[in-house]
Amino acid sequence: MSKTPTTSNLAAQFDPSAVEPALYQEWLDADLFVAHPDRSTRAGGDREPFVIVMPPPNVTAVLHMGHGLNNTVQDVVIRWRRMCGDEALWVPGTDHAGIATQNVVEKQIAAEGKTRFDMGRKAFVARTTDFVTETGGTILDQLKAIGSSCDWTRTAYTLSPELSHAVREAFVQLHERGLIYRGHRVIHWCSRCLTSLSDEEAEHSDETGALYHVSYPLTDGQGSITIATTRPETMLADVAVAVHPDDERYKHLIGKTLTLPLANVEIPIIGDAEGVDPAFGTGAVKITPAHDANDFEMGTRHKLPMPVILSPEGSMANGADAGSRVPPELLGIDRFEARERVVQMLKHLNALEKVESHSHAVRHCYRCDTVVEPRLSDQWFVKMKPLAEPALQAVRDRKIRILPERWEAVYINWLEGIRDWNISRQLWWGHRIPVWYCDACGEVTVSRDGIVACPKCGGSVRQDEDVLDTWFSSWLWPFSTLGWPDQHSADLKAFYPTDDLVTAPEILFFWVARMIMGGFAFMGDSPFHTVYLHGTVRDMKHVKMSKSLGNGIDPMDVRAMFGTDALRYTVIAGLGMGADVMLDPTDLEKSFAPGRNFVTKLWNIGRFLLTNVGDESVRPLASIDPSELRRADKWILHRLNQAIGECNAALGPARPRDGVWTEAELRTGLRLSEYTETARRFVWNELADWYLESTKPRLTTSGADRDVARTVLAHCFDSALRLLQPIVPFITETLWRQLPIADDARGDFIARATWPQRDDAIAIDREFELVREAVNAVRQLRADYAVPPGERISAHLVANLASAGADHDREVFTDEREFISRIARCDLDLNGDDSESRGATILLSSGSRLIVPLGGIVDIDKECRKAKMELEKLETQLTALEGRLSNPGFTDRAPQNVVAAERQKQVEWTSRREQLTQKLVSLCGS
RNA sequence: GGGCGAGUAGCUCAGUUGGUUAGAGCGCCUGCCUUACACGCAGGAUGUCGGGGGUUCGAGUCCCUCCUCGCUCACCA
Repeated sequence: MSKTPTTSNLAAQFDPSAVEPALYQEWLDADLFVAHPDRSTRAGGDREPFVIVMPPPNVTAVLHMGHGLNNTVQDVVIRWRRMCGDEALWVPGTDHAGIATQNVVEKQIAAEGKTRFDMGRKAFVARTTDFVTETGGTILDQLKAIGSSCDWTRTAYTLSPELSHAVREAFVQLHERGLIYRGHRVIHWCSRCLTSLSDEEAEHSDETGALYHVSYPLTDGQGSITIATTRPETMLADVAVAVHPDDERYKHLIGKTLTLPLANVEIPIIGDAEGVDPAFGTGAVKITPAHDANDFEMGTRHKLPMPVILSPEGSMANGADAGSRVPPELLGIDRFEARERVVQMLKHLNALEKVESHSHAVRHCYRCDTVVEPRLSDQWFVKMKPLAEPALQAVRDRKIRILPERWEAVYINWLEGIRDWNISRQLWWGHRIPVWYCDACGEVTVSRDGIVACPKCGGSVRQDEDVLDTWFSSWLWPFSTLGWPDQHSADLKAFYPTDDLVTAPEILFFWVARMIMGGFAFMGDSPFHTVYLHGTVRDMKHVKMSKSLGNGIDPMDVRAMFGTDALRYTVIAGLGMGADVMLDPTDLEKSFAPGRNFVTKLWNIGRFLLTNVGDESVRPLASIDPSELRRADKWILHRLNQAIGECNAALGPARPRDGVWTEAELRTGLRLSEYTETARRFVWNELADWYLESTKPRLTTSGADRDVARTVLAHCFDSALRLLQPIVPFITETLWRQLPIADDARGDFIARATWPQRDDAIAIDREFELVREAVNAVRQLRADYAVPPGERISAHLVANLASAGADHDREVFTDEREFISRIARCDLDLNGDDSESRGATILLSSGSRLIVPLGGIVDIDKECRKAKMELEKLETQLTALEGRLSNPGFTDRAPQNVVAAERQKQVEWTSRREQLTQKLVSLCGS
């Protein structure tokens, strides 16, 4: 890399599209993002590892703002740690996304007039594989386009041979430990996706439906029992009616039978204290074991039959054990249509007593929103209770923290009530379940490598048709991507456990909690110490952005319009801890103005600064003798120090010290918007607005002082760029290269330069604050008196001379610029006292006053009004203050420093009151 | 229905263990094209801190209650 600085490269406008692709390629060529296991302290190296595994986007996904936000957050964190000297690794990858991907391909072939069943399993999987191979790289390319500093040599895919190996290993291990079992029970069934779902995949949503009251006649003709149901069509699968054994209305009927209408089946009345709430509805419950999870429990308790009356597609059918319960006219009818017809039929039988409006939660498929049906079937389950225990303990013991804090309670609540995980899916796209059944002897074999003959009888075997839940591969992600189950994997040793997990709260249960359980189950350790749950990208009406709603923003559009840095800056600056990011999809100009404006400002600061600093190398800051530093120099260096400290405080600490978060550090760090604001404030409001302005005269006058100013400028800007690099990597890299700093240790890329260090030797210098006050006061006078910009404040600025021991000769300035320049150069003592002349008085916090006689433009009335208003306000505040100070409750009980501060304030306010009173007398004689 | 969280300037949010006259960004108003930047500069306005009660010398901050939103869990048929 050439280090000959030249300002000629700096165009008037920063053109991101011209810079970004080339810069990113340079980073890749230099292996900037590639991590080395041997450098990790865990492998004998000298760098702390810092690892983030990317939540893998679906392999078919196209980048949206949610990805943009998620990956920018991760990139900011990983770039920060990389500069801090960690061996930083960000593992990228994609998820095969079982149902989602299968749905996409099924839609494609549906357009060709076919179904997957027409194609057959083998052809369908091949087709999907092709599709994924073709399009799967899209989102990863887009992540590169927005600057993500992932280690692409480690790109993983949940359905790759390596990760498939990990999945089989995990399944077999859990089976060996007795934590995987095959269960015959009621699960959630999506009749559109034709698969079972886990509890988490069947989402609740409140709906207003109807509660139908149906009367079932006693078989002996001695009356009837009325039951209530929201799904009358399922009554065809009823096998009993349960009542509370102590219910006076019904207890005498227990043991008798009812005749189930329509099906004409005789069913018993049973007593069950657990499953029946006598206060709800009619106090009698129909029992449908095959189509209701609760009824299944009761059915099991009472050893009842479990007829199935719904086909996989969700239409009425006489399934297992159903005999001919479903009347012929209902066979093949869709469940919702059948509901209507059953209601009509019951009406005809006079069995429908009444219909009430009823609001209740209905579960929907999280992929296609179809109402899911509870349905009895055989599925594989993971026993979760034993796995949940260490995952709970880790959070309770503060080995893992969840930010923002409120999600910890949600996490704990879910784990405490965790239920077994249905992991089999009746899909074709995914990891085939590694279980083989013997046709001859029925032996069930679970195997890592697959078998061709029954190990028991040698008979022919066939593999389980089902595939595993997508999340069964995701929960292994933090270690499967690092080489597990190969215990000799260098990556696994060097980089597990990882550090931060950055994602959205939606997948806290699907993914995060299960990864933690998986980490303990397979690695014996937590996969990370911090879970950072960021908000959602929403539009101005707070609606979540989505392609289907048409309120989305394409990050690639934003990039084309304003550049990647503007995109990144905007989302990070707007991201409060756990807060949502609001953007207006109809007005990208407005939405991304913060980022665009900042990038432009930074570019202009750089352009001006580099032009004025010139091409000649600057001396290192350390070579400047402190006595050479001016007020402004000391001030900006101190501000820089403060900024570094505040950025560090907002971001860190990066990891818990001894593997456990202390109470003090548990909720600190990763406040990205605060970090961003601090860096922005420093470079814009302090470096550019004040320091840069104050050095203008110095930079145009050659000599030693010019070199001091150049050095301080270059140093501060260099530091500012480093602080900003994680957020806006492209523009900072571009500008940083131009800085004429002669320092071989600086390196070629800011992306791997060192993070700025605080220098506590830098003393606080308050004098420049007084300068700023004076300047502000002059500005205010201009505004108050509407002095035209072309016109200097006509009269004089009076201040006292500085030179120690000198007489307090008064110097009169006729030029405001000269005045400001002199105080900035420390030529003036601001601690003098002068109170005579008429005019505007500038009162500095040091207590000294600057008198600004304003010649003819003083508006006496205006001065009077202002003074009166201020005095009025001061009086009330002073009264309150004095009340406080004369209150023994306050003076005795409040902390001494608070009381002292109040007394100090009283002195200042009193003197200010005195001053105002005098002013009023002299100005308007009252 | 259970649990949790939030209501502070027009908008999005900070406000650290109660302690000076409650802040920032954006937006708004006024004046400026001052040769780095109008995607800019300078100045300015704006809050009964959701309502009500309580504890305290002192409450945006702690307690109670009510109202309104949001998140999350849930087999009331």
